[in-house]
Amino acid sequence: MKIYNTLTRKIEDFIPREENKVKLYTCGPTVYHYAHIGNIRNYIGHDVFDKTLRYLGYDVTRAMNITDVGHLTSDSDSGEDKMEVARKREGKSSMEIAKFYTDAFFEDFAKVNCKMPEIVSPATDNIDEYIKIITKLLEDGYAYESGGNVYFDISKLENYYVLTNNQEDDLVVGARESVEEDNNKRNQADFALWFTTSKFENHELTWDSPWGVGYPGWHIECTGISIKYLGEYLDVHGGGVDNIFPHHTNEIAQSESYLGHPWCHYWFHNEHLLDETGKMSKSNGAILTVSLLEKNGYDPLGFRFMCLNSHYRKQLVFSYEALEQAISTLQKLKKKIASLGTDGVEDKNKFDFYKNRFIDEISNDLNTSNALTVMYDLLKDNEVNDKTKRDLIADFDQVFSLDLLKEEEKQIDDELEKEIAEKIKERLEAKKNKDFALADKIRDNLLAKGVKLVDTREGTTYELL
RNA sequence: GGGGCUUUAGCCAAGUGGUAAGGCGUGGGUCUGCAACACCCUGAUCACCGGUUCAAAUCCGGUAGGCCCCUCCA
Repeated sequence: MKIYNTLTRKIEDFIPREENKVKLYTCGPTVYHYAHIGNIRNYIGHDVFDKTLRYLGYDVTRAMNITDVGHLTSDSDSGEDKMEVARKREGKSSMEIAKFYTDAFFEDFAKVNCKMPEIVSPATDNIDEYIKIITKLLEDGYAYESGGNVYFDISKLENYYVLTNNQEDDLVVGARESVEEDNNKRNQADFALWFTTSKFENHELTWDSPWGVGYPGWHIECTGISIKYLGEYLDVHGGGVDNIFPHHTNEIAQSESYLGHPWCHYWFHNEHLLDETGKMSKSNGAILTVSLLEKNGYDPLGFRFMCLNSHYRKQLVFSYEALEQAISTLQKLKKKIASLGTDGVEDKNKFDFYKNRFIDEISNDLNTSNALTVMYDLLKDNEVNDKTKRDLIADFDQVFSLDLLKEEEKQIDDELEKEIAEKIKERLEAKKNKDFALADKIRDNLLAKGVKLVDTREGTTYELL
């Protein structure tokens, strides 16, 4: 398995610390609003990685956090508190909002066939862990108290900027409009581990701590959850590219200072899904979710297919044209697969040949696009029998997760079925009599009911739309 | 201002030194009462300029465009 490692900016051989065992951590969603399809793309990328590792025989343990505190409260463009806005908007408490959007997230997550990580933990469940870590960081001199808050002191590190080529002097405070300088810090790039005071006055969720009543900083939660559930060594940590700095940079700083040894070997980052205007954003107008797409008649798995057709490290511009194309492609593909016979004996040589090709592509930094091409080549190969094709596609779909072999289970009651059968008979009769107007009328009437007639050489069949 | 990524046919997209995969769409054809389905055929010299090389979409330099990050956004 080869994978791109942000830490070295190279594609490397993937070698887990413990033979055959992989500890994988994914930065989860912030649940103050719906997860848009750009967020979901990131989880599809992680899902493919996770499943590829399992496909290749690794024993994977994966953990993901749910950020329900720490940066729930932040600036919005108008300077108003997002959490407050959400609370006003919906008349709910922070926890209610967190729960609502957590549920909504996993609903969409499941719709694109993403597999649940073994461990999913909300940030608010692990406060003790953060306190333990922060306490030790203070003891060891990596952190300091100032103005009521606890900060990490980046000057204690030899190389804080391991994930980027940034230099401290080059960073611009307030590069983004909403960011203000925090005068409690010793160094510009220091970051908060624990807040008791902040510019966000009305924080609803607080806990007692050695430093006063307050709440954890954003970065500490991933470190805490990761160490608590996956141990002191992590093989892969992933997230969106926007997390590289400062979030993941800070995680490395605090985790390795706390642990006293290197922490995570591979850093996996997904590129963004863009729209015509650039980066998709939760604050940028309407939020396009997977559920919304589905509601408008777009197959969520078509979206997954669209993502797989591209590469996780490349930006992808979302457009309905591209989505429709992907959906159409997927439909054709499924139809072709459904037409494969089930009889016969698996051809071991052919099976191995295509499986190896598939493995070559997918384990080459997750080249899903080429992996899909292997499947197209397989379908076109006349030397391979249907049984073998089916077996291979079932095998590949462990990673693709596009329900390629799942037969459409459209509900149809006996009455409708009988009616359709009669209409088909009537139409056949009309066609025999060259009464094409009647034949077409019957076809149109059924179509209006969502039943599409298809004439084949073997006779007329129907599809439910 | 600093850092990183990116630019391949109408669209999605692979490709990392040796004469441009694949898919969608379009157009043409077979089939068909018609339509749909299915099947067959159909397209680009790789943003631009210069360099290295026997050979470059692939390496180097420059120009232009796009995107991301620089304290809480996947």
